[in-house]
Amino acid sequence: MSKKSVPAERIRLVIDRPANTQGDYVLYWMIANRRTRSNYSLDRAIEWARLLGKPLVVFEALRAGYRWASDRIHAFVIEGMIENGKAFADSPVTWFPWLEPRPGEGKGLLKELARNACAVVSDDFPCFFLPQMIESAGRQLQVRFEVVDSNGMMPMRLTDRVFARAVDFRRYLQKEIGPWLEQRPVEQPLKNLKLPRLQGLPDRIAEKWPMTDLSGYQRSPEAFLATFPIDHSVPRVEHIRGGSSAARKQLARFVSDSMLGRYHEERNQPEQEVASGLSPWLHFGHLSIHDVFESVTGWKPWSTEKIASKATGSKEGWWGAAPEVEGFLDELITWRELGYNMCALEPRYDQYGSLPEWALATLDKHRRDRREWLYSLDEFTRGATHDPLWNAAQGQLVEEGRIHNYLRMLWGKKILEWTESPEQALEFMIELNNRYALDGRNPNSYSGIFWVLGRYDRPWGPERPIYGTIRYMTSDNTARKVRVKDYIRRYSKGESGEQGTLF
DNA sequence: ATCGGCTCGCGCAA
DNA sequence: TGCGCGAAGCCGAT
Repeated sequence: MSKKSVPAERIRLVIDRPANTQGDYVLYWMIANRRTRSNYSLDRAIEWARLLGKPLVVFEALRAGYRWASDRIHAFVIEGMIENGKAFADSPVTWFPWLEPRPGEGKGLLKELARNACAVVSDDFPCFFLPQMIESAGRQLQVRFEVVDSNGMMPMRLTDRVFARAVDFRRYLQKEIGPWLEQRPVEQPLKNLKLPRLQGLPDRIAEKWPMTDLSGYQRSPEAFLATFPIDHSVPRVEHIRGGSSAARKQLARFVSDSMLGRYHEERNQPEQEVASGLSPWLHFGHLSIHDVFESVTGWKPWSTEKIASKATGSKEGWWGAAPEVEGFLDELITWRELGYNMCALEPRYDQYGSLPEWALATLDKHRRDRREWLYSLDEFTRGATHDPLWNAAQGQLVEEGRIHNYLRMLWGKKILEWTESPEQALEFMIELNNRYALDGRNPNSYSGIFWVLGRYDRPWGPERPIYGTIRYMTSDNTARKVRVKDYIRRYSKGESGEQGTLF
């Protein structure tokens, strides 16, 4: 093989068999890294196709029956698919887009595709229903089946250790990440790609599962989405478009004096638009972490030689980059990959019981404390609490599919305070976040939600009702610390009776 | 405005 | 074995 191969540490063998040289094609089942550039899974599939001298088929599907399927999620994924289709059209790769019309109709499709395949490659994503889907495919297919980790700068399964604190993970990264910064997936693997072309998919597949024509979406997104049995009450976010080019546009916007240059100082200010906003595209794999890393470290002159040699776990002076860059890299690498570490290695990552012992104990001790306010899931959903700042945060979530990082913490802390039990708080946070957030159903969402309940944190006195020694936050203090007046005004279209009179 | 205390557990120096 | 210190806080004292 001419190109540098995909690191073995990123490849997990689900079905260990030799490739079937009698197959008609190599199959890449694209489920998480939904992009045609800087994608180790695609590189791996191309490696196999080259080695075997076979065509490559990319099967990019979206199911209908999974939990929280909505116009919002469908639109974002479809917009990415349309772009992928254009990229593959100029290549010898056969791209097979498929949107499941009704839950269950896709049953058997992958198996049929795999019957003619030499080998199947897919994406190793550690969260939501994807791990179970891979496991299930592993029981059904009868062909070599590999999943590839293209999530982070570090392979997420390189260690067995689950890290309970960011500082420990940071220290681990400081020791181990060096070599992984020197390699990347192929930036444009389709460029000048030479592979045999497939004349067509087998008839039995084309007849039962015809490729989805996505042009209907381009003519009328709403009408197109209306044909799917998904949650139409969660509308698409029109100003955040799915797909790699929108992602790269946002990345270019962010890596600038006016955003990254102010990131360090103002990232906690909800009214200042200095956060990267990249998480939706990172979540759906429309954007590669390697592209982000290179853009950000290229903002000011920097090279890997500047990295400190001593692994102290400290945030300061690790990368040897500008403070703005250091601050962002700690989010992008330490915190992002910490979440992937948890999901990949802790099967109970979404279960209440996976919280640290001290947090479980203190929350349990206070579970019978009197609650001054209690709201139903419906009241939370509508942003109908007594607290205008909370309602605004919820309003932003429903309207834009995101909450400002800083207010997201307050949002969660108050849900803990205003529900009947910490388990119910967890359930409501997961429900609201996964339903409305474009970057929900992602390891980082679970980090944020579980942080509210003590994960990655430490006890803070004094012991209070409900919270115990879980870190406590109040809306009043938040409003004192950061400017929120315009934020509240901007997102208070909800139903709370108070906000109109307060501001 | 700034400071310490609240409280736990991990890595590392000793 | 002890020490320092940690994603973002809060509160009361100065």
